[in-house]
Amino acid sequence: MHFLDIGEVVARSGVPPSTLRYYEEIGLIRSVARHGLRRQFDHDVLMKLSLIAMGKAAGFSLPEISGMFGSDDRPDIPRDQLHARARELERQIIELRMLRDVIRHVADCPAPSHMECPSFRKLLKSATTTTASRSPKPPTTRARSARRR
Amino acid sequence: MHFLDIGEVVARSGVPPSTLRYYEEIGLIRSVARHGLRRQFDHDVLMKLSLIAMGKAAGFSLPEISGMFGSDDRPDIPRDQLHARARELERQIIELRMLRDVIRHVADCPAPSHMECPSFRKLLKSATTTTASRSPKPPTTRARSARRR
DNA sequence: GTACGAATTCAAGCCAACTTGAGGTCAAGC
DNA sequence: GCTTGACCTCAAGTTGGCTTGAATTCGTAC
Repeated sequence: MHFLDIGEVVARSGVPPSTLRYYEEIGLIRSVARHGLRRQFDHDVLMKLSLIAMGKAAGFSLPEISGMFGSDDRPDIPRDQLHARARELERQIIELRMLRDVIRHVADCPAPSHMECPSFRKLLKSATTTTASRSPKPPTTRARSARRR
Repeated sequence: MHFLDIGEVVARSGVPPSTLRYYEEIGLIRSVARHGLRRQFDHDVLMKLSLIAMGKAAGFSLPEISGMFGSDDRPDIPRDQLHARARELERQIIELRMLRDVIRHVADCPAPSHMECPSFRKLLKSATTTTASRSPKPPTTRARSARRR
């Protein structure tokens, strides 16, 4: 009976209790028992929370992540969906690299107005064309959580 | 004649009118004239919208993006701040690459349960630890958010 | 056996970034 | 000079992912 009290899960995972309750409410995780009122979780929940965190970071929505676990609670994701997401991540990476270059350019270019700097325009243009072909479903929370300091 | 009617901006940028108006409302872009009621934009706005799109794709909030432009509408940020951004982007890129690898592994690994696959655990662990090192006790999205989201 | 503190429930609130809808205005074409 | 249709304003609504708050319930320590 090495169940984890919710307080312990909070301490170990850094996920706030309200979030854990919310996740349970939407069926993303589940508690296995109560001690008084207190939820007790199986030890596995920590791993699951890691996967959830990664899924979020990768731009999956909670319902999507939810769908990634089979009834046995183990990861069970359609491969093509995963590959699609990997490609999407690849695209994001490319985009970030471009943005990084643009920003670096802005920092270093001595031209009075960037709009008139040919190499700035060029960077921007190449960025724009790749961005134009971006996926219909923009990841919203992903970069934020990935970016937290 | 150098001005772009909002309809034209919509057509060329793919950004819906409601969004353009919203951006103007929050001071992210501005219209330079009206033709009747219709907003007219300077040609530059297309460039700016590109930058905004990139910034969003990189996970910046609209206020943050807004801060990247000087009052003269030109990018105008202290160089070291820009370099700091670039470094942060670099870090983000590395993280996304890792995520991509984890996802690809999950897609391709034939192990019956990922939880038991050593290389999965390893990937997962390195992913979580690097994430954890940046935010030992993750501040909530809201708590951090004097800034955004 | 009472005080304490951590956890509980449930409903409501919040935030960013937009979108939607109702009702109004305008310039251009016929 | 009327119709058309793209645009306008302003307020309110939407979505996802939580958080907050008030009132309550426990187990544990004293």
